[in-house]
Amino acid sequence: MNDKRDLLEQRREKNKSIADSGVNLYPNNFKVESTIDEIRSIIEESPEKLGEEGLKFTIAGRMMAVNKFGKSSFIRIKDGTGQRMQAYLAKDRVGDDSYSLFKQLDIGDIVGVSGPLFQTKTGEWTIYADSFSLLSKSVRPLPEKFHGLKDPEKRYRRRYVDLIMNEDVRNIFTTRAKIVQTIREFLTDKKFLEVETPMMQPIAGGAEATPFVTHHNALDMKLYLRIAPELYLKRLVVGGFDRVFEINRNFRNEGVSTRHNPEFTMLEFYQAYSTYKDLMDLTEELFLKIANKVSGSSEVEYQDEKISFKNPWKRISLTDALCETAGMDKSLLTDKDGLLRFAEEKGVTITKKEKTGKIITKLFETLVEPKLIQPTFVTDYPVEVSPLSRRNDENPEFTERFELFIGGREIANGFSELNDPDDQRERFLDQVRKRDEGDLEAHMMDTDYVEALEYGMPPTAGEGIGIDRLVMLFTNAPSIREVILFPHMRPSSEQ
RNA sequence: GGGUCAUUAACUCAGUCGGUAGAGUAUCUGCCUUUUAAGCAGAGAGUCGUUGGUUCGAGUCCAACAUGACCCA
Repeated sequence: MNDKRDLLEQRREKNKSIADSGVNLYPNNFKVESTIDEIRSIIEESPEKLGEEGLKFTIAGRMMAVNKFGKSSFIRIKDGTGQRMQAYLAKDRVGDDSYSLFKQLDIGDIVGVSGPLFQTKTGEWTIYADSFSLLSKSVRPLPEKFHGLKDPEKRYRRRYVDLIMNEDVRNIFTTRAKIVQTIREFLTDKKFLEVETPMMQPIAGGAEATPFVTHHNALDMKLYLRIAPELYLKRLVVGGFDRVFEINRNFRNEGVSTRHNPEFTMLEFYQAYSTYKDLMDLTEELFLKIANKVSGSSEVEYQDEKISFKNPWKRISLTDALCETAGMDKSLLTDKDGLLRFAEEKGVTITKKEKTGKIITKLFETLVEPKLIQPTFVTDYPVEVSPLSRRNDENPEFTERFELFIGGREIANGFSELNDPDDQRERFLDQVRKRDEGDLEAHMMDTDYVEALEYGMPPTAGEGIGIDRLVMLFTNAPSIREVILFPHMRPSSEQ
């Protein structure tokens, strides 16, 4: 640790002596005229305009590498486009002052360069600097140029260094932005209205999860960070917005793992006069569009599996999936004791008081889910695990609901919405009973929501898509932490 | 919650049977006007995650704790 201080101190002293010689370490009067990206396109499209007598460019960025040769040097600059460009500084061209300033600078400093382009012996296009300026002096050294920053803990805690050093990390987040943008365009084109609903809610509804609790001082009231926007979005459908969507954060007070971050981004959208089947069609269309935008094809490589988004995808009921994939006998579906025996055989732990619907769902999650690699809609979930879904008219113990699985993970969840206020009230009461029995994840009663339904909600279908998991899929990221810029970490012991 | 592994210089990593801490990069001092992880010569840099224990002696063995990674529930 002494050494760390020494290195920093060394650098600080040097910076001070540069400043003392009259150099502004942090000037803000430099005008950037080109991005490296733009220069690359010109190199590609019209190299005849380049050369020592050709076009001149002014760029700025971070010095990522320096090769000094006494009176001349090569530097590599990385700019905001993420691209790198080499520049050649010769003492007799940039002038003695600039060059002696340059000699005192460090890798990691932000600099500006202007001049024409020439090609080096190996053919690399390089800016032949007419002038060179320091734009921002660094104090801390960057990690080593070849190995970069690898330690996951340091990468997440100092994501900015991670982004400077690791190109693929940068790419994950530009891809993430592209995915979200594609979704926005897709839904907006289909006449969905983007809305924002409360992140702080007096009743944390719309999902089974433990919420974060906070307190509003002036109103002296308990508030929850939302676990889902669902009940608010449906209030908007009642209010006459037939198609709404929201892309925003949800918060769940649960463990952290490669699949869970306490805050995560969710897309939810609602479409009136539609059913869950319409949304399955829409989801297929959306994902295919994203795949084409991101990977330029309908296929994507995820953790050694090739995933194809070509439509249509497999659709199978939950019970059929369980029988087909886990080899369960159909007769067990109505035989609770048989189910319990089957669960025990397969090593799935179930508490005896669980209802059959819940047991079936648990069996499915353990035995079938991880095997659903190609996009698969699993439909018809038991009513006990779907308190906001419309019942199936033919089989009222099951709901008009689907979950989408890709790569062994749940990616989306959608259903025809329950719009019968009396049934909804009963379902809430059932959930409240579970809460009273100690199930902290059971839904809370939301009488205002039931009241909203009493004004009449059109037949509607709604869906939620986990954006982080979606991005993992399209960026081949094994952990959710790789697709969240600042994932939640415990406080480090150093601080 | 349980298990396994990791934590050594700013970064990436070695460190044998327990015997006074190593390399490359980065830094500093020289030399060098076409390098591509530039080169050559030299120098400095460490409370070995933390706290205890065993031992004549601990980076190394033991325990607890902290943080992270992976697997399991």
